[in-house]
Amino acid sequence: MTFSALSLVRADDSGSAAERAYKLIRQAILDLTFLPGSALSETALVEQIGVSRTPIRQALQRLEHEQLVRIFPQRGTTVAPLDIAGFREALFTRVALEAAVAAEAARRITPQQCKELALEVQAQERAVAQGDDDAFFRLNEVFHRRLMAIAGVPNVWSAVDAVKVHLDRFRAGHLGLNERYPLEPVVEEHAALVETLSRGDGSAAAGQMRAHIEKVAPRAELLHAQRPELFSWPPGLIGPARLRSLPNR
Amino acid sequence: MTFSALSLVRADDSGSAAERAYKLIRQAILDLTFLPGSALSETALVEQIGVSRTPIRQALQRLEHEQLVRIFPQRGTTVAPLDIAGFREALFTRVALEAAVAAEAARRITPQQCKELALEVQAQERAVAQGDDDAFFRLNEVFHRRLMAIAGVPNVWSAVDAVKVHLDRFRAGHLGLNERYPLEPVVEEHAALVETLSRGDGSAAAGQMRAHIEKVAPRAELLHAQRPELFSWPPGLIGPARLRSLPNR
DNA sequence: CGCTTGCAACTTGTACACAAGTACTCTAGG
DNA sequence: CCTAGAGTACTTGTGTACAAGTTGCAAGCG
Repeated sequence: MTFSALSLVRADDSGSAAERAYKLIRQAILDLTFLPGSALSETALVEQIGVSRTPIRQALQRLEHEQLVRIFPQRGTTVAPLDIAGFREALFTRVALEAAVAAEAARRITPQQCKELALEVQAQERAVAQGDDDAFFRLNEVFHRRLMAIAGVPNVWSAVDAVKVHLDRFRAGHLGLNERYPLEPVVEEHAALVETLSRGDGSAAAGQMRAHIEKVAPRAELLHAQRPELFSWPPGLIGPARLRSLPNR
Repeated sequence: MTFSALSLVRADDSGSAAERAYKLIRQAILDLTFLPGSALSETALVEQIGVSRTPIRQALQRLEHEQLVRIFPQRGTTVAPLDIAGFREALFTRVALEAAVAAEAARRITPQQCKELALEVQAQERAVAQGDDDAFFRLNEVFHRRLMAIAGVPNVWSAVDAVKVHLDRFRAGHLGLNERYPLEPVVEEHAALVETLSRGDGSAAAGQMRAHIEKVAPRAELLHAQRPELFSWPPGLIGPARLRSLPNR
């Protein structure tokens, strides 16, 4: 084929070829264009993305580092299956970091910053009211990053981001499968958190943040019950063996 | 030159060429063979390590991802200077994660695991008594990883490991500069922590872990006072500019 | 019919040549 | 003497050929 679902995603030619390839492959894995457990051929990606093997390989190695793909030397590369244990550990990590951030933010926050946070929450309300989920997810990320900036540790976000993908994979799996995840309570929790922060109550803020983030916990078992095939290697494949004839399940 | 300080480190030919290059360059940065702020030439590394540019570039990109080097396209690559803000954020991250691990470990630990931890602490005592600092640091790492396994989140270590390097850089800087860092209190704190864990007191264990890890905080200011040149770009270099004539300071 | 063995077709790993872009230097002109 | 400009020597980014290794199949043998 001359073009694929990949090239339809976006003709984004910003940044280096390696960066483009990374974003495209990553997005394709998250939205299940590339199914967990399926084989990724470098030469096929070369044709689909339209760059040579060098940037493709750079992208795959970044993705392996964040455990989205597994590379078996001289054998092949596969999309990592969904993993409940990995989900649990990613959740633990994010909860620990963001709870600590909330506690520190409560100690440092200024009245001016409180007002700004309240405005952000209002923007979230509007996005949810309009049903613009993508906009909300962007605002949600901005909100959590802002708290880290207030706490004086803005780069802690990179640590959260490194594990967040293993939570988002389960959100992506929900899309189009069952009912929409209700976002109104999320915004309410944000509003309550801002109120707690304005009182400077660090331990309460940490507790609220913990509960807020842990609400996604049931996702893992839910998706595992609905789509168990995403959680294991394809039938006939034992561990890393037999990578050759795995087109896309 | 035909061989360099790099090749003297170790003639380790295990793993792929890229893996070797990564470990060698990383070690050279940590032990200040490559000084912060100095330029890293890919072609020079090719000669020093004895592999081609491809694995060298893979290694440099991994190192850039963990913020040990900075790559300026079409300009050059430098060793990242030491950074007090980065140290603070790495410390915040590690404290948050390990305190949460300690709390969870206190809830889950079994008497059998308590005994095993006590044995590990005894091994640490012996290493310190013999003045074998390297052995102690290895045992220290094993100890902290064991706590994560007990807490049921063994892979959280990888998140800690990602930031730990920015704490270790300050330890490396101490070597050979001033008096030895006293390790006896560290072992005592481990022993006290095991005792608290055996009582199942989660919040106390978290507090002890927090204080235990935060003891390294003064390192940053100490080293900054002693070796300020490691914390900034070399004189005449403003930001990324002028990467050409920077042999090794 | 079952097993072994060799080949063929794939995989990723490495080396190298070239492209694109930046910084320093030397020279010519004011 | 100072300044502007072109050239040269470097840098990293990319494409591509080849090397090393694994898998699956099929042919040949017992």
